[in-house]
Amino acid sequence: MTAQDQKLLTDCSDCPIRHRAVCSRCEPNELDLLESMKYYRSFEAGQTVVWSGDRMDFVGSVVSGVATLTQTMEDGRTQMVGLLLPSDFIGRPGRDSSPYDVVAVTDVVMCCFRRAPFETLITETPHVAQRLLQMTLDDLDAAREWMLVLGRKTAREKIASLLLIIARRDSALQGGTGLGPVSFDLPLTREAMADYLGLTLETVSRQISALRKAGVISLEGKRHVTIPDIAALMEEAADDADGGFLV
Amino acid sequence: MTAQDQKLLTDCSDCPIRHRAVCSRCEPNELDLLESMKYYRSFEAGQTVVWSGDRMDFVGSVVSGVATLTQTMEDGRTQMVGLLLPSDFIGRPGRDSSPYDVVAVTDVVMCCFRRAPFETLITETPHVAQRLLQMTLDDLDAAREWMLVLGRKTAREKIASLLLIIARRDSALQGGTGLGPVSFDLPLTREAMADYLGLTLETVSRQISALRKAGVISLEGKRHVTIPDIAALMEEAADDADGGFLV
DNA sequence: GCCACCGGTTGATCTGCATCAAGGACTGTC
DNA sequence: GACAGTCCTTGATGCAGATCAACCGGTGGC
Repeated sequence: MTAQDQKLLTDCSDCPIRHRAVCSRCEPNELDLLESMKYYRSFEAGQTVVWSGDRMDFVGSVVSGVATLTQTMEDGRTQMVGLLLPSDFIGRPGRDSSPYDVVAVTDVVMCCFRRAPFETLITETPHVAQRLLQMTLDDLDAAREWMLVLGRKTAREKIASLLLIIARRDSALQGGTGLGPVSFDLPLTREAMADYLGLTLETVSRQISALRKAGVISLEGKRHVTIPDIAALMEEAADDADGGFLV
Repeated sequence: MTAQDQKLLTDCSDCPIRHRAVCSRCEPNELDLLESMKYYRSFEAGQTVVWSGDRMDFVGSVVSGVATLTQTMEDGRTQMVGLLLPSDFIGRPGRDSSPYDVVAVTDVVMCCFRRAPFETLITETPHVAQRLLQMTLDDLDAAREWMLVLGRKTAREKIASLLLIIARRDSALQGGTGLGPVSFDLPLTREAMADYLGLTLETVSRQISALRKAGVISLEGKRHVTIPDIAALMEEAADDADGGFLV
């Protein structure tokens, strides 16, 4: 870890997710309080952050990296139910265990708070509670959007929809223009994409190849994707034009 | 409307959803404020409450009846993304239009607040905001549970899962024991069930017949369902035993 | 009393994706 | 330099659920 990284990890005012996370609405004095409570945790790619059903005595935000929320049935079928990107929040006030597995898919740094103090905090600092409500409503909208994908879209449309989501989140974070070619690394394996989309990994692989052959996307290696024409990809995703370029 | 009904519709202290809705945490003085702001709206079965994209200048709770939240793609494919039962909340503070169609599937009575005053209210009465956060987190969990159903369950498991959800919500409202045979009316048509489950109405019909022939459920007419053995239905739904008999 | 319509059931056939199977590219290890 | 392991691709085949189609029963209009 460089000295620069270390600074980012100690001073809230330099935090890369300062303007998007639960703390984004805080007044300076509230931020001081959070600053004194917070601690950082790091997870390596592949490491499980919390197991479904296990006790969870902290809540927190993803600072960097990507994690997933998954549910698994007794016979092993698994469905991803959330993709946690930087600034996303994990944990629920008022509940002491996670109903989902939380897994780091890349190296992840989280900004954490112990659950009990955080719970008293949200009853007392309205700006945190308000921001948490807003973020939860956004998550709910995203989940409902995803229900349409899972329930009604074809395999090809599902892949296009996932690529769009990642492209949008990515460019929102990088501050891209939203115009011209977009390029990013897929943070997920084919299998993880399959779990997100309710498909098999073979189908994911075939549909990515199909989109490549159709010229809708191009690949360098297996993970780096370039989208020459976002509108064409939206067409493939059967996305309504609304939603635009926002997350 | 009988005099009794009229009373239920004017006095919060007798309201059937008093202990579950957004107002359930309110202190008496907060409740007085809400009482003075609220107004009732009725919708007939089949009537659209709000169209997707339309301006929505109120928020509110379902007092009685059942409504649905649906998304429709340009080519007509539709996916239900929420089932609104009594005490459920509609509308989002900070947004002036609905991203979903809201449709009454039975006659519905709603307890409404104009959006602007409600928004100022939630910044000032923490108990409403806290309850709204809790309800939104519950909705998010329900949506994620549903993602597993949509993404990974078979048609038969989907039907069993839906029947379980309705049975649970129903018995929670009626205060049933959770043991012994359970019996209820389906509020949804076969087509609406198909839209909820990401199936066609023919498949819904076939799977209901199959569950009936297998003795897992019995039907009187097309809508009244009796479940002789809840555990057997849970088996069919491939539900983990957790979740138990709560909503 | 006739007809139209709506919600539902059931049958025949088709098809998109799952499943089963083989092998390639790359990485790290000894 | 051989190897094992991980991630991915591609091909062959099977099947669950979609699609197309016919028909049933109840209900409301006139």
